Formats: sequence, structure tokens, C-alpha cells
Amino acid sequence: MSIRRTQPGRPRLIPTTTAGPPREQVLHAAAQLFVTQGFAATSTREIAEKVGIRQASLYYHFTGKDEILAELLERSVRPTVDRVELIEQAAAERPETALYALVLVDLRTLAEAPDNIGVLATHPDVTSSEAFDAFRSIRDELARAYGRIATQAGDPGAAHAAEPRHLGEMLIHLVEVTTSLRSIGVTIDEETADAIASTCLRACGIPESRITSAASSAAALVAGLPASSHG
Amino acid sequence: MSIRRTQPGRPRLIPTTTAGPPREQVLHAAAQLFVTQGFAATSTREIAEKVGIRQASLYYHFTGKDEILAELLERSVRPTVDRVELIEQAAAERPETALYALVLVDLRTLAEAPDNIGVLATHPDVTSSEAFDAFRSIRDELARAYGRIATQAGDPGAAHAAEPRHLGEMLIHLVEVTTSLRSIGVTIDEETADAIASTCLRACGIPESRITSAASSAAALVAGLPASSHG
DNA sequence: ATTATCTATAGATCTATAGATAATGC
DNA sequence: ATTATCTATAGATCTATAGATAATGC
Repeated sequence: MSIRRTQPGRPRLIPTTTAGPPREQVLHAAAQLFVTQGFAATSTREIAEKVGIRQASLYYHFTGKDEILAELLERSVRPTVDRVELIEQAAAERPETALYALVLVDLRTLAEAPDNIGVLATHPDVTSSEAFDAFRSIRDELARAYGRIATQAGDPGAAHAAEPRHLGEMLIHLVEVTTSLRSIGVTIDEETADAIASTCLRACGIPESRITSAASSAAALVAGLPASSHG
Repeated sequence: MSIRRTQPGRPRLIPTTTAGPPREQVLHAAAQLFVTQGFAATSTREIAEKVGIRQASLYYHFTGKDEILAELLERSVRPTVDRVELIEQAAAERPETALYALVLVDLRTLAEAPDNIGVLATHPDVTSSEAFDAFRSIRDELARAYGRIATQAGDPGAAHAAEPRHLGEMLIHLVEVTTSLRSIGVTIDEETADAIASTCLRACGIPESRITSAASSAAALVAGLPASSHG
């Protein structure tokens, strides 16, 4: 078998050092810059420089800067969204187990996403531009799922009984501590994940005894979920 | 006593409708735009338009866009920072009371700051540009204070014993749920503040009984703090 | 004289398009 | 022919400065 010397297409001025398809190289470079500097503050020229191609060459792979970010955003939630329906089915019987499981799954998604792209969701560029409406509605649906499950799991006639929507927003925020920790170099191990998940349940007013049992049954529930279809 | 008809200086093309000194008008308009769209995505022209002056007129009040954001950032933490030293003195004897009090003070600062400017601290523009080094070092010192107090208050030989710096970062993040809630229209009442503060202590591994007593003594401690010197 | 605006604009971007070029694939 | 780059650039910004102007204050 012969080794392919070069790729189709005009060669780059600076030969590629990174592996992988050019589109992925662009996403990776853009992610690093967006996460650290922000979307609006990052120019297409910077992205191209990081990849090692000319600024205009980006437009062969993407219709524009917006499309690059849209793709990164989508990837930062897909693994969670793919599992949320199955988890919510479990909520009817054991809501606090479902909540714990949802938190674990979301934590893992954020912890494993390349370049810590989970932070992008809270960047103001994303929350203000229409270009990311599609992502925002996905994330909104996730927040509502959090709110529904947490409302079922939480102390029923308690004073804490916030609106589901608010509860959902709060839980999403708590889970995002993952991205804060990652950005200062902390790796999220299983113990940390359990501490965060427990904190989420406590914030919903769920008593300790139920948290402990939720933790073990959630671990089983998560282990039983099918892998995400990355297509 | 006669009413002053006009102000010194050339009149604006569009007569001012908002009260207050022009510098404050600029800060207010910029805050609204920065918070919703982000710093990099907001042009000086947009700020000027919102104020009702010409773009170039901004530069009479500020040396540039950076200075506007720097001032807003400073205002978003000053009330907390002004009180942190007194609170930390209390930590030597009753660390969990001090931690609860610090969270309450910080929550109130974020809840009462105009235009929800507390969100700016996490915007990527702020965390990446050297122009805001001064703010970042203030906020860093606050995070370290959180970490020190929480480490004193937390379960001493527990497995949770994270590094003080990480603990501080986590607590800062938890408190920032305030800005998330404000941005979806929730007003932070006393009950909500207590729920958040308790959650913070729980996340540090402090048992319920000590949280309850910390809550009441912290309320007294906070009430006894002098007002911030807004100069 | 001082204050706070205005007009006009230089110079530096930045995004996206048009069209050429240099590889491989058939 | 197809693929993936390149060069060149139009057009639209955007920030900040220079200098004029129209008020009040003394």
C-alpha cells in the first residue's frame, strides 16, 4: 500500500502540521480563540492564521464566521440533548434519579467537549444575535427539561417552589461551574461530578437521604444509556 | 430662585431627556449595550446614539471605550470589596458566619447594581484584554478571600478539601447565579439570597446545623457593617 | 475662559466575494 | 473535473483625533 504524498487542492503556503480534515482544523482553532477572547473580538484573519491558511480560504469551508460558531455551539450540547428524552422518561417514576442523571450527563458533555466550548453558550454574542436562534432554542428546551424534572423532584409544597423555568435556569447555571473550573485547569473527576450533582439536588430542596439513593440509581441509569449518534 | 434654562457647553442636537450628568448617561447607555450584546460587539456609535450625542463626543468624557467598561467593572465589585476586610476579620472566630456574610454582601452588590453589570465580569473581552488588568486583580483578590474563608469554614479533613483557589472560583460562580436570574427577570429577595448562601455553604461541605446558625449570625454581622464609601 | 458639544476625517481594521492556481482523480 | 487553496480587493465598518462652535461663568 502506497502512502499518499499530498492532498487534492492547491497546497497551502504553510504546510499543515495538525492532522484531520481542514474543516475540523478551522473549528478547533476558532474554538480556542472564541473561548478565550470572545466571538466578536476574534477576527477571521486570526482564525486563518492559527490554522495556517489565508483568511479568504475559510469561506470555502464555512459561509461565514457565524456558521463556525453555530457548529461549535451545536456540538457543545448535542451529547446531552441526545439523551435527555430517555432520561425524562425515567422522571415519571423516580424524578430525583432522573435529575441527578441529567446533571451527570450534562457535566460529562461539558467536561469532555474539546477546548471547553461549553463556555460559548453564555457569551453575549450568542445570546444576542439572531444567527444563533437555532442553538438558543435547543438550549431553551434543555433548560425547560431541567425545570420540569426538578419541579417533579423538588419538595412539593415547599416555599422553595420557584417556577420551573427559573429552577431550570438556576440548574443550568450550577452545572456550568464545570466550564469555570476547566478554565482554571481543574479536571472534572467522578468525585467532583458527584459533588456538583448533589449540590444541584440540594439547591432544589431535596433531602440528603433521597440524594444518596438518587446518586447510586442515577449512576446505573447513565451507564445504561446508549452512546450518542454523532451524525 | 430661578430655574437654570440650559447647561454650559454647546447644546446637543437632540435635547437630553434623561437626568443626571452626561458621564453617567454614557455609563448607563454603555452598560445596557455591553450587558446584552457584549463589549466587542458594541460600537461607540451605538453608545452615543443611545445617549443622544455624536460618537466623537464620548471622547470628551472618556479616553476610550476601554475606560467606560473599566469604570463599570469597578462599580460592580466595589461595594463588596469595601466590606471584605471587615468580614474576614470575623472569619478567625466564626468562619462559616463570615462566609455566609460574604455571600450575602456579594449577592446584594450584584442584585442592586444598575443594569445587571455584574455579568460583565465573566465576559470574554474582560478576561482577555490587558486593559482590565486592574479589575481582574481586584476580582482575583476577592476570589482568594472566598477561598481562604471557605477553607477555614469547610469540613477540615474531608475529601472535599479542594485547593482554596478552586473553592473560591466555585463560590464566585455560584454567587453569579444572581446575574443569571436577574437577566431572566427574577428579583432577588431575602429568601432567595438565603437559599443561595445556604447552597454555597453546603457546597463547601458544612453541615446543616452550622449553616442554620451561620445564617442568623451572618444577618447580624452584615447589618452591623458600615455603608460603603462611594468615593 | 470654561465647558460640552458639534463636524469632518484619517487610518486601521474587518468580512466576504471574484477569479486565478495547483494539486489529485478519472 | 474536482478540490482546496491562493491573490486581490471592494465596501463597510469602527476608533480616535483635530479643530470649530455655542452655550454659561466671571
